Amino acid sequence: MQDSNGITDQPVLGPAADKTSGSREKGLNRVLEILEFLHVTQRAIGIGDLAKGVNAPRSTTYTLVRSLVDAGLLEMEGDGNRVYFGKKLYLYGMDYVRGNDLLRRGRQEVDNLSRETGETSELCMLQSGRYTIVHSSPGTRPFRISSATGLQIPLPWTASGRLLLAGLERATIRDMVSESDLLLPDGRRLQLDDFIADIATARTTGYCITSGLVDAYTKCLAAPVFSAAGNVEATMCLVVPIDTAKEKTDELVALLRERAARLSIPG
Amino acid sequence: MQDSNGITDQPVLGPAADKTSGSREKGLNRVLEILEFLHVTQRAIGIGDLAKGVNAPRSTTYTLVRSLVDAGLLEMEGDGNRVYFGKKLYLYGMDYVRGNDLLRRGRQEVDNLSRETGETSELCMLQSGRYTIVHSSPGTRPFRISSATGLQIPLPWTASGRLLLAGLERATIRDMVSESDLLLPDGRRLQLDDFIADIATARTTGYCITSGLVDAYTKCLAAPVFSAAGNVEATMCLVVPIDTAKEKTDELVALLRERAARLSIPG
DNA sequence: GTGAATTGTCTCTTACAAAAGACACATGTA
DNA sequence: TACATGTGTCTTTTGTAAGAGACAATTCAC
Repeated sequence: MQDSNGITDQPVLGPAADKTSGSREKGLNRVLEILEFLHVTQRAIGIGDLAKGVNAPRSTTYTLVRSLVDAGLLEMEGDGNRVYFGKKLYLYGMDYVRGNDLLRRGRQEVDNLSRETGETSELCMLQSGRYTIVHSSPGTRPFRISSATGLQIPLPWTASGRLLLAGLERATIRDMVSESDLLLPDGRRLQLDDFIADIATARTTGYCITSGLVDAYTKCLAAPVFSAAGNVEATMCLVVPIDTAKEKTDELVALLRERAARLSIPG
Repeated sequence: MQDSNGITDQPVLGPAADKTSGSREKGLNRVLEILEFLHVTQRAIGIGDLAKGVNAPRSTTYTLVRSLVDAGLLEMEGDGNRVYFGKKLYLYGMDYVRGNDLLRRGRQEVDNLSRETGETSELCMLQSGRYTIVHSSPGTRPFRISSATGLQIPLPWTASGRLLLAGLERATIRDMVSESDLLLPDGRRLQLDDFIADIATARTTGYCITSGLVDAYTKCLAAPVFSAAGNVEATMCLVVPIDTAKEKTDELVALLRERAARLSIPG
């Protein structure tokens, strides 16, 4: 489309696989990349580094950041040359929560569940085709089971992923899962067909348990939350030590399913 | 000085710039206006109405909204022609909370305070020069005292406003307060000098009480939260019926000041 | 000290995004 | 039946925003 002469001026930086580098980008896209970059770094960052990070021209980055800071979407950190998310994003986020019954009630249920059971509990959803931990409440165990809100993990690595994709077309699922997603952290490679079979199974049983997938020490129990239309809108899950006894696990799954079902009831 | 806030009430900058005239706007600015518009409407809205609301061309609005929906900053509501804030904004908002000790602990303290006292409690901050209720927890009174998170109110109308501006230059304060801000809801007009005097008083007394300013039925008690550098970073406040007895008020103010002071201690 | 690297601001050019407008297809309503 | 009103997707045009680069003012490394 745009390259009539093939070779234009390729900036010689970016040895990393950043395909978004090209010639001219829309300002809005740059901003979206900036926000996403801040989301993954999880801390304030200098504007210069930010420009490098999103592979954008420095001058452009400065003007965009200034706009965003003026608008309150970003804030300058202390000394004044590092930026991070701003209050306005927090306010917009609260607006989202207010307008979203499921999320509001789900957060509550998750907090209750982890308090009652002492285990780490999470509310998970699809976020533009990716598995996302929307809210998590740590358990009371001395070993902190890691799981941060907003963390994104490949769908095949999780019990929730198997529930969230219930009822989707094979082609849709295939498009949502990359090759690297199928490569589990322990080195095994999952077959797409096996994953799809798992999804079908999870759908009929109404819950899903995975052992040692994300890491070798935990087991993940998940139950679906349905929308009024009958789609899987979210999942609630518990993360427990992998050696948890079967009776205990069954008990927790029953509780989990009850709470997830309660969430499914609108109102 | 401050600009780029082309929403409802125009700050009296000058008669020259008529930005409502349909000149070509930067896409990013349009997006910022869209977000702000959604924030004030507080519910999903059709794209056509959105275009009207921010005074942008329809075609432009469609493309921008599509970008934002693809990015997850906005989401299509139910039937698919209304949009509102999306999950990504919620995640970014949580990132902000995580990176902000004061906000995280402040929310907690406010919740505690309203539970203990039964009164509506709020955490307030400056947000790009404007007074903002960052978090609020309703009291147990039958009459619901109105105060929504994210609400923005003119600084001179509030007790918190008098604390938040402590230590600022006269000129700075003047620039942050418009003529219409000085016109109180009950019709009285506050003099800028009186307001500045109030600020100085509040600074020395270490708290502030206003009666019947925002509405005729409530009294607002506020105490400052200091940053490590000694600036007023936020305020905590309680909203109580205007006829609350003096002893009760004094008691609440003491409690409020104690909690605000606790918040001021980093860690 | 000296030189390299980073930061923030500025100017100028042109590639391209915002805007205008036409279109097809729904609705509703006289 | 015509007649308005709203919606979503095109294409075309042109005003301007993204980007390159130069600059001074810093910081850092030695």
